[in-house]
Amino acid sequence: MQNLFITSSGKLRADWEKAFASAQVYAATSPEFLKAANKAKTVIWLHAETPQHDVSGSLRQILQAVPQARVVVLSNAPSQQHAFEVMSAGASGYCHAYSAAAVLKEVRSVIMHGGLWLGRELLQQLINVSTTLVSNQPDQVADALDKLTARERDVAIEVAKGLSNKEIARLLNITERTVKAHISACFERLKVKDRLQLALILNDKSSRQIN
Amino acid sequence: MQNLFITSSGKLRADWEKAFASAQVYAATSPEFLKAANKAKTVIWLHAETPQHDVSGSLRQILQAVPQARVVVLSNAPSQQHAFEVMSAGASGYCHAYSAAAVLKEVRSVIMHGGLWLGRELLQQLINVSTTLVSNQPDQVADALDKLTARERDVAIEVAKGLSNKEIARLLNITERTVKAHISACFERLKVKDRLQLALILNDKSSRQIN
DNA sequence: GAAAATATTGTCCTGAAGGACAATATCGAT
DNA sequence: ATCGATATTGTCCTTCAGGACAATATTTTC
Repeated sequence: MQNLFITSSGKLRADWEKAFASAQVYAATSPEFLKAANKAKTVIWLHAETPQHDVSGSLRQILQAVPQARVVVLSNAPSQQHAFEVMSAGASGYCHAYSAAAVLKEVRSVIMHGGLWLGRELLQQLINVSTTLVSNQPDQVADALDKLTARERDVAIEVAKGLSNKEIARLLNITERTVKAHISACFERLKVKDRLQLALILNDKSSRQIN
Repeated sequence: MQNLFITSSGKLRADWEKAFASAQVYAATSPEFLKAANKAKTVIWLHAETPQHDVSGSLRQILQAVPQARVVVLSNAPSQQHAFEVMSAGASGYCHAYSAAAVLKEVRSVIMHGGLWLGRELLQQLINVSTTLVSNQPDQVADALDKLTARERDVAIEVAKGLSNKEIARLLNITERTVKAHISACFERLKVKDRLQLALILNDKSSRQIN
C-alpha cells in the first residue's frame, strides 16, 4: 500500500510525511506522479488548495490515467457543494486538509475496504437534505394528493404547474366554473387559502428555504 | 469500550460473539440492557429484523435513556429510505446485518471517532440524488435571484412563500403599491407572467415533476 | 456632474380568483 | 331504493392581482 500526496503546501507536506511513513509528496500531476500511482492499493491525496483550483479536472485526469486508484480530496475550506462535485467526479473521499493524522488513517482504512468517506458534518447535512427530499417529502405530496378526489387531483396538478383556471378548463374540457369548484374543494380539503399555497405544497417547498 | 447487541436471531448472536470479544447480546431493550448501556464509549448494535419492526421507535427510546450512546442499525434488507429514517432518528450508522466482522470493526472505529457510517452503495446513491438536488438546482434558483435587485429579491422571496401583496407590504414596511411595482419588475426580469410562476421557479419545480 | 438604475408611492382600470348562495346528474354503498 | 359522495355548471358579488399611464427621491455608474 502506498500513499501519494499532491500539494504545493510545505506545511502539509511535513504533516503527511510524519503521519504516513510511505508518503510520497508531489507538487502536481506530473508524468512521474502518474507512473508512481500506477500500482495496486494506491491512495492519492489530492489537495484542493484554493477554490479556484480545478480539483475535479485533476481528479478526472488522474482517474483516467490510473482508474484503479482511490483518490481522496483534501480541502482547505470544505463545503457541501464542493464535496458533491468531487465525489461525483469519482473521488473516494473528501475531508479537511488539516485533518489529524488519525483521521486520515481512518479515511484510508475505510476507502481501502471499498468505502467512501465524507466527514460527519457533511454526511449529516447530506442526510438532512435527503431525508426531506427523498423520504418525507414525496410522502407529503402523496398524502396531499390522496386527500383529493380523482378529478380534484387532475385540477390541482394543473394548478401546481401554474396554469390559470381558463387554461385548465380548456385542457380538461370542462367549464371554468367547474374548475373553480374543484379548486375550492381542494382548498377546503388541504386547508389552504389560495392556489399559490396549493401549488407550493404540491411542489414540495416546505423543507428548503430561500434566502 | 463495550459493544451491546440487540437481536433475537441466534445466528447473528453467534457471529457477533465471535467478532467482538466484549459483545453482550440482548433480545430487546430491557431495563437491564439500558443499565448496561449507560456507560461511556458504548456502541449499541440494533438489529432491524423485519421491515415491520419499529427500529426508529426503539432507537429513540434508547437515545432518550442513554443519550451519549452511539447506535448502529443493522438491517437485513438495507434501503435508502430506511437508512435516512434511522439516521434522522439519531443513529450513528446503518449497515447490512450480515456484514463481515472486519466491516463492523471499521464501522465501530469510525463512529467512535465521532463519524457517521453509511455503506458505500447508500452513500453513492445519496450523492447521486443530492448532486442534482443540492448543487445544480439551487444554482438555477440563485441565477434567478441574481437577476433581481436587492429589493426585488426581498419581495420575490416572500411571494415564493405564498404571501399576498398586503402581507408583504406589512412585512417590509412599504406600500402595497410598492410591492406591486417590485413584483411587476420581477415578472419582466424573469420572464414570467404571474406570481405563481415566480413562486414556482424560486421553489425549484423544474426537476421534480408532479403526476 | 450627468445619466442610468433603483426605490418608493399614486390613481385608474381590467380581468382573474374565490366565496356565497345555488341546481342537476351519476355512481357506489347500504 | 335511498343516501352520500362526486362531477358538473349557473349567477352574483367582492377582493386581489396586475397593467397603464404616471411622479419623485436616492444611489450607482460613467
